[in-house]
Amino acid sequence: MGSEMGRQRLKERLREVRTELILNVAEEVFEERGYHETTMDEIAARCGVAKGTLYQHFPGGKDELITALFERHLEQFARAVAQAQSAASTARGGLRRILEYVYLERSGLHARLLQLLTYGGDLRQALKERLGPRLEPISAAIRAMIEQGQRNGEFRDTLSTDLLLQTFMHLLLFNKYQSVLEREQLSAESLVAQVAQIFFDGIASETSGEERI
Amino acid sequence: MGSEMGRQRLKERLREVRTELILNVAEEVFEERGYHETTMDEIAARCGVAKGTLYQHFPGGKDELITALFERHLEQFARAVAQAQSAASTARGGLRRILEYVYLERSGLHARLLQLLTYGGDLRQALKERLGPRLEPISAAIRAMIEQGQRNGEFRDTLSTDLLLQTFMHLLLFNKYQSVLEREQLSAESLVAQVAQIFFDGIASETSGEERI
Amino acid sequence: MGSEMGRQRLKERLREVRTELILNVAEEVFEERGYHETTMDEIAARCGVAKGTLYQHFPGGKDELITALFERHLEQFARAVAQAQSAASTARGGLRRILEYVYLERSGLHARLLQLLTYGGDLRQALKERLGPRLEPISAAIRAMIEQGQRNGEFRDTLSTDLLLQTFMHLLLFNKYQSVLEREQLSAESLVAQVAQIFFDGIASETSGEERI
Amino acid sequence: MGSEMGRQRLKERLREVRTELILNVAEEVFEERGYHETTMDEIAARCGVAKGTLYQHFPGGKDELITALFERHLEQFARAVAQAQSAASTARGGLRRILEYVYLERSGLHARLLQLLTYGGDLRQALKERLGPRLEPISAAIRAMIEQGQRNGEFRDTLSTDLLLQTFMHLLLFNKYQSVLEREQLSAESLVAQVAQIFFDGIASETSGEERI
DNA sequence: GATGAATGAGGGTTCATTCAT
DNA sequence: TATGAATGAACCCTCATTCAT
Repeated sequence: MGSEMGRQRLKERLREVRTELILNVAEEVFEERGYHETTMDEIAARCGVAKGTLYQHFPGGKDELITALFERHLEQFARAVAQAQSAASTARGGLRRILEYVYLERSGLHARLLQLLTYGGDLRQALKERLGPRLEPISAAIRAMIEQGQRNGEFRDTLSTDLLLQTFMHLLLFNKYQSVLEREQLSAESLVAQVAQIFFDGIASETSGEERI
Repeated sequence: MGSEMGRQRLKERLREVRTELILNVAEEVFEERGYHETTMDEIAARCGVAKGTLYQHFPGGKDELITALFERHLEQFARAVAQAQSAASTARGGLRRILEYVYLERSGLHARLLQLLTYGGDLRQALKERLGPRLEPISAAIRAMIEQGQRNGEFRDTLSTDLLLQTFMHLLLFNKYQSVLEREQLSAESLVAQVAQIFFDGIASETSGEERI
Repeated sequence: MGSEMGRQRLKERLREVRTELILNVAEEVFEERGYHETTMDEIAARCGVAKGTLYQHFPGGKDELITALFERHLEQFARAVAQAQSAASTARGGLRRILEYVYLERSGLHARLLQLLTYGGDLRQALKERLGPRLEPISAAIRAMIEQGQRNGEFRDTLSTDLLLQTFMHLLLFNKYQSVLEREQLSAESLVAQVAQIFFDGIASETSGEERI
Repeated sequence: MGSEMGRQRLKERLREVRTELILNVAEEVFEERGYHETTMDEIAARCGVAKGTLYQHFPGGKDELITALFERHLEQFARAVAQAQSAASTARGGLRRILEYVYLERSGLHARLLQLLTYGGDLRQALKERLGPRLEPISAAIRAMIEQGQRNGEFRDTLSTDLLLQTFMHLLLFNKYQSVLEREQLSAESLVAQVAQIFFDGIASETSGEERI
């Protein structure tokens, strides 16, 4: 019967909504407390569901939860990188778009999560190994953009490409810039502009002269 | 009698050595595993001592251990900053010295620990509160150097001082640059030179043109 | 639906039963071993549950367990005192009813627990502070009965009311009288009668003469 | 040589003094904290000696320490009982002397220790078994005094001798009477007199009438 | 004999995960 | 499928006791 089908669909939809809810709440809590200080109890309580439900939606438990969060972010990030790559005509423009995406669109949670991955904090080794490979294609794409910039004369080719990549990636997770925002009442737009300027042009005033390597 | 005194001194010395050993091993383990994944059992085992011994040397337990490590590093770092400040004639020179100190003298452990503090990972809130104040005078000193550079025209004064401070601090804990070192076989000296160049002069080639804020 | 409700009720009931079981077993063990010699492991084992279960029912752990036991006893005791007070026409009758309640109705466990509180043994200071106030209204009620007895000429008013109160309280926790019961094959009724006589009339035979204060 | 002997004697004497010191301090601490809350560390610290020294004087450790304390008290107590027995012409007089000894000569520590033994608090079973037999001859002596009193008509012979013994023993460890002393500013002499009166003559006023068994 | 650092068994507690309802 | 009570491994820490100096 149609209503049978409908009920089926409704149920499915409900389940998806709940999955999403759990994910969102979990992100919030992980963000607030970090991986270890977050308990499944708290996530469940804040979701308003029983603890067992978390395992119904994420049988792998805590690890699967955080993995799913990482993947959600990495996916979006990958899309943003791909868009930046295809939309921008210069390497500088492309990288800047990525910066803007992270600083303007993504909440601090994003940074906090990437951070866990990049710095490791004290995430389980197993987790790092599982998640690391997901980040690789993305950093490869960014690396390609930087390389291109170096080849076409936009960026100094005396600088190590890997070093540039690392530096750029770090810019993406400056969640502490939040504190700058708060203290200085800098708009997010202004923040990203300044960060971009530091990265692309350095902090030295134009008249300040030549660099010594 | 002298031998009595000597005996006494020997014992004291032995204890200090043991304390140092524990501290070093703990640093190693915290570095490898992070705060939460580190167990007192493992530290004890790697030291070759009983668990109780750790508590004899550090009655406050795990928290006191990591606090002691932080303080050890912060102290050294504070000294390095003070020296850089007094020895350098320009702001740029001073900051560069600090970079050199961290990249050349200090092992990656240093970075990892500062990281825990700066990023927080999921360090206990209590710990952050205890350690944060110790970092403050140091970042105040660095901030002063940056400000001076902005006042005397070395650095652009259109950039937020707080932002510059944050960025600089982050450069100090790029422990991932290690991977760059490994992959590219860059010497540490070359690494710090390039990092300095990026920070001071940006990545754009000289001919690449003007920046847009 | 009803079955749903029924299911719910059943679970709740089951939980209550379990809580009660834990409480009873804990009382048994505390009684046997005293506070410090009692381990959560043993309580759990005797209950046939895992250690974690104890903490589900009594999140405060050992302290909450013993506190709950005390409160359970104090509550019953308070009720008995109130009843004795309202039912008896004389002070002597009231006090005697209290004695009877403790000796006839309450097991030795009761005494043992009150003992812990009164004597302190080596109960944690914190516990004493938490439980002491609960005992106060009860002893105040008993004190009032004694005072009344002194005012209306039932009891000598040359004796310190506080002293009488203390003495009476001690009579209540003579758990060692158990050994008397066993050795002499005294019935509990006879025991309480004799204790009452000693307290009210002393051990001297009637002819034995005058007291010297 | 004489001086050799003298030195020897001196050393022995010193040792005895130290043993005594340890015992006294231990008594103080056990009294303050109870058995389990007392640590060897605290005893050593208060004595101003190293922890190892305690084990030199009392190889059996904590248990031997408390055992020694009990024995010291029991010995004195036994002597007091023997004296009372031989000096008094009546059972009542003898028992009263014992009461006086405990209330006037002995500090509260005495009571506290006896208490541990009588009530058990949560003393290790092993300890109870070791110490119990030491108390037996003493209670046998007191029992004999009571029995004699019953035989010669001083005390009612309708009361269980064992019960009287237990009651009397309990009177001896009313350390809570301390609180009565403090609150009522009763002199110790007055206290013992009142306790004796309660025990021997009961609390009922003379006119109050007959007892019901 | 005195010392006090080292020991390690043992205890209380937490929390991710399971599973019967 | 949702529930939440039960589980138990793992962890941090304490403290009586030992032993090399």
